[in-house]
Amino acid sequence: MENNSEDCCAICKALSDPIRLKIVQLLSGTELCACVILEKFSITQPTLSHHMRTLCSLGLVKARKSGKWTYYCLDRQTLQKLSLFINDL
Amino acid sequence: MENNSEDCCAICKALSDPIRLKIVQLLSGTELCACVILEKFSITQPTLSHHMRTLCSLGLVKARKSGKWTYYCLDRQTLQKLSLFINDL
DNA sequence: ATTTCACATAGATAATTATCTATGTGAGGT
DNA sequence: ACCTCACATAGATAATTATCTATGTGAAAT
Repeated sequence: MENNSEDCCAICKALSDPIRLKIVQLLSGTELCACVILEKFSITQPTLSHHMRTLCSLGLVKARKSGKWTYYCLDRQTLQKLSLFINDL
Repeated sequence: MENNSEDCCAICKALSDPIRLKIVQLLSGTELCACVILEKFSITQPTLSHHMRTLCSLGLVKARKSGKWTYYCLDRQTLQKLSLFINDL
C-alpha cells in the first residue's frame, strides 16, 4: 500500500519543473490544445511534447485526440491523491 | 503574489527525491536527530547532510541544535502552503 | 495523390543534481 | 590539552533530465 509514497514522489517530480507546473496551472481552468499551450512558452514543440508525455504518464493530465489536434485536461483525481498524501504528513 | 507558484515548484522539487520524501515522512511523527535519520538509509553522512540542507532551505524542515546533536522537525506551515496550492488547481 | 498541419519520436548535448571521499568545525568528555 | 563524536563543507564524478535539431506519422484538405 505504500507505493502511494512512490506515486506521490513521481507526481512531485512532475510538478518540480516550472514549465510543467505552469502547464498544470493553465489546464486548471479548461481543456487546452497542445498548440495553444505551446504559445505560452518559449520552448520548441518537441520539448512540449516531452513534457506532456511526462504529465500524462503520471496520470496528472489526460489527452484526447480529435482530428489533428490533441486536447489536454487535468486529472484531478491524481491531484487529490497528492493532496491527501501531503495532508497526512 | 504568484511567486507562490515558484515556491511550490521548489517544494515539489524537494519532495521529488525519494530519500527526501521519506525523511519528511519520518519527521511526520516526531522530531528526529540527524544520526537517527541516517540509520534509516544506506547513504553516507554528507549525503544526508546535503538533503537536510535542501529541506531546511526550502522551509520544509526546521533544525534545532542541542550540544553535538541536530534535531529536525517538519514545518507544517510550508506543507500547508503546498497543500493549498494544489487544492486550488 | 499530394501537401499541409499538429504532434510524436529519435538521438545528441548541455545543465542539474545526487552521491561519494576527504577534510573542516565545534561541542563534550577524558 | 587532547580526543572523540556529530555534523557541515569542498570538490569531484556519475546519473538524470531538459532541451535542441532532424525526422516520422497520421489526419484532413486541396
